Amino acid sequence: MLKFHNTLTNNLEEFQPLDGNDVKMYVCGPTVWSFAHIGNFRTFVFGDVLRRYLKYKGYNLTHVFNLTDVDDRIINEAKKAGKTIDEFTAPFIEAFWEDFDALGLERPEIAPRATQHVAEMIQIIETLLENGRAYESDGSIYYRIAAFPDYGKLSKINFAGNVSGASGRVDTDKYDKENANDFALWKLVDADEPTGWDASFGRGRPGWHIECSAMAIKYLGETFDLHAGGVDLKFPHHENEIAQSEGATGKQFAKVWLHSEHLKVEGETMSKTAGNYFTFRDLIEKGYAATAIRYLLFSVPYHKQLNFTFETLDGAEQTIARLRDFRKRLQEANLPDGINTDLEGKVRGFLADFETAMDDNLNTSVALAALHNLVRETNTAMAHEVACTEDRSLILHIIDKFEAVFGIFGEPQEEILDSEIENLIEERRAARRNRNFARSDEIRDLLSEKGIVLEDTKDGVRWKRK
RNA sequence: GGCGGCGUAGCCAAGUGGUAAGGCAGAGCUCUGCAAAAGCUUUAUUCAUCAGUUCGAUUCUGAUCGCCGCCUCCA
Repeated sequence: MLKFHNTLTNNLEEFQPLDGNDVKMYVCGPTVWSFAHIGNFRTFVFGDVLRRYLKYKGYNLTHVFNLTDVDDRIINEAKKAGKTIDEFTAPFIEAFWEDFDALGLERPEIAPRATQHVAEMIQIIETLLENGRAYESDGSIYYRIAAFPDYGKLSKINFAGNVSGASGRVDTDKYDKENANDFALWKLVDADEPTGWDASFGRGRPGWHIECSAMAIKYLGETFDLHAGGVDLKFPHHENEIAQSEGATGKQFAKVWLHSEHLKVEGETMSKTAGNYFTFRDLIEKGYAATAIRYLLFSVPYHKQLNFTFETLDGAEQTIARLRDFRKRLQEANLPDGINTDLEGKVRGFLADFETAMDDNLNTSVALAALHNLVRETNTAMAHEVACTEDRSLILHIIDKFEAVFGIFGEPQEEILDSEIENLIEERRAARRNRNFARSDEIRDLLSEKGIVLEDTKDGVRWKRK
């Protein structure tokens, strides 16, 4: 039975969708002002593993994943570049989806953009103005936290002992607010400012938090099952989403909140000044495989901090290469007909281990251990020549089940060698048969230069690309 | 200043009141003409430090040291 640690209740809870077999889920996406970094992608990979496991469990999923394509930073950067915000964000949106696909992330059912849902945001703000949970000040609209007693229920924040501005991220806006904690729903813009929308309460642009409320309610309804995002969003972003949504609808917003912990790099916070800031693209340029990056990002349970190191990434490269090679060898192996029930039992046990681990708040570390145990047991059985054809079918089927969630093997590639290389392999085979090892080694070196690695096995020569 | 999390082998880490998963690296072996690759085996008397509770603690409690995060727009 699937259980999640719900940030809202701070409990491990059995997951029970609101509506039968349908699961409605919202994951906060990126602000598209730059290329997404590996920390961002840790959260998005978590969202993907969550998504895939819900589908694995047989749920019918509606997954909404937003793109924030308007905020102060985007407006300022666009202005500097002499572009509209759409012109400015377009290449980053394109790059984001490229990275997203490369990491094997499944596209969500709905990926709305903030700028295309301003009308829905305006509606919510109007409702909040009507019911007294919002007010106007100097042309901007603010949320009146004093009118929402539940404020703080997600983050459990204790305002009494807090030092305002202790984070060094004080709101730079100089608007008058009734209360320091009130936040902007709508910001007044100057008449000559190109980025702005007309509303009954004046021309302006939306605050950050309102977009997620508007898009979640539009596509998932006033109450839905799951809401996920990075821990840093817990406060204020998610807290404010709750205030806005519940303040407008009078109904519980998301039932379960999941927060993914941050990625550290070499034990430190990732920052540009520290020189340990990496985008996904940076790592690809360094020659790392997207599947290895994916593997590393979910190898630690989402709710624990993960320390990224290049030593570990090198390890992940090795690991996925080994896994992929394992599947290929298993497919190609010469096995006796029949079934080894001993192996069968072990292998079914590993599948059960996988599900138990994933059911336990998505313990991906333990789930991966089940996969590795399956690989080792199968290899041992093959080495002892006690693995049979029916075992193979079962094991490949189980790997497919793991893969539906992990997404690290990739499609089996049927690569074709060009005739020149094929001829060389054949010539080397002949040379070895004639014990002409000098020529044999020469060809091996030649092929190696061409990126082809040969393996001489009992069942003949295997090759693969470096 | 308020609040929370973490510290497990060279690296990444799981985990539990009853004696330490898994991956990478390392070592040994098998295979091989030799390699490479692959595979197998192996690798922490010990879980930051110091006290305490307990028959028993890495796991609970307290203190200390170190790291990370949130405290108004960062995943």
